[in-house]
Amino acid sequence: MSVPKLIKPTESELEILQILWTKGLATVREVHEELAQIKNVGYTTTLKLMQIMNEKGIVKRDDSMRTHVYQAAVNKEKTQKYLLSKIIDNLFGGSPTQLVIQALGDESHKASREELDKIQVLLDSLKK
Amino acid sequence: MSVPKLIKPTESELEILQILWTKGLATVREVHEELAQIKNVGYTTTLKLMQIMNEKGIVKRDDSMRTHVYQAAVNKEKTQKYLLSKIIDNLFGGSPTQLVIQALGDESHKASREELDKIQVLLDSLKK
DNA sequence: TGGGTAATACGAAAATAGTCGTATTTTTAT
DNA sequence: ATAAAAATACGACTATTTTCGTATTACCCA
Repeated sequence: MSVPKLIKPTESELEILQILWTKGLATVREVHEELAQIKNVGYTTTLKLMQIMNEKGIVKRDDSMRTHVYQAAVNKEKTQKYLLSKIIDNLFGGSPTQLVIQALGDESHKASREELDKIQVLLDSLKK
Repeated sequence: MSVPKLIKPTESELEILQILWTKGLATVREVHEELAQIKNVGYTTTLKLMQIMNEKGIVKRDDSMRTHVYQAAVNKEKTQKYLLSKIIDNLFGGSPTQLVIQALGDESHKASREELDKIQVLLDSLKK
């Protein structure tokens, strides 16, 4: 049985995926307008990227209309898990704990009280 | 005042950094032998990579001897923090909590009881 | 002391990523 | 009906990363 192929999106592709994961369905124009808020890039660049992502199977598109409608073809959580797993190996020598500690200590991304509580709940369940 | 330049090591560079962070000091040969255990790559490739890293300032080397001795020139924790911060933005929409949850739930990198306790301690201190 | 081994330097090819211009087609609004 | 606007296709250029072959130099030892 063949393993469902694991795709490693590039950074630019990840930016687009984030937008698609949030929007669900979106046109190139819509994605590009979101993207333009965080980076300076031409429309055709976004278009090309999304076409390539379509070829790779990272996104799907409905091209029955003049204006194509895209959506993510890879699962958000699965992709996060996969990439995170690579990072744990690559950057933290296989220790997720080290990663968690660094992440919680990140000054520029402070976790709220509510979020800390969420983590606590998870932690409690893992302890059992 | 100039910002201490932030370096973004590539994946291959990260693999080498991991080895150097562990070993402290190492020759190209030593690094390469470690590397060869996880990937199939020629000696001169490793050499070249380390030379480039030296130019970039990612590693330092002592070339007073015939066989040069390398060491990491970037701090491990700082590098982890920096890259993690990028990933939080890039992959988790800025939410470290989501990252932590995914990391703790990672089946292939289970945290031990001891590690969970460590996280608990950190969590407690953050709650205050 | 001469030849094999081991090291570095260097250049360049190959692979991957990102960027955008231009052509073509379709839609739309006057 | 026609011109402007909007969309896709596509190729090509640039940049970066990875890879390795070859040349040169130093070391060792039989």
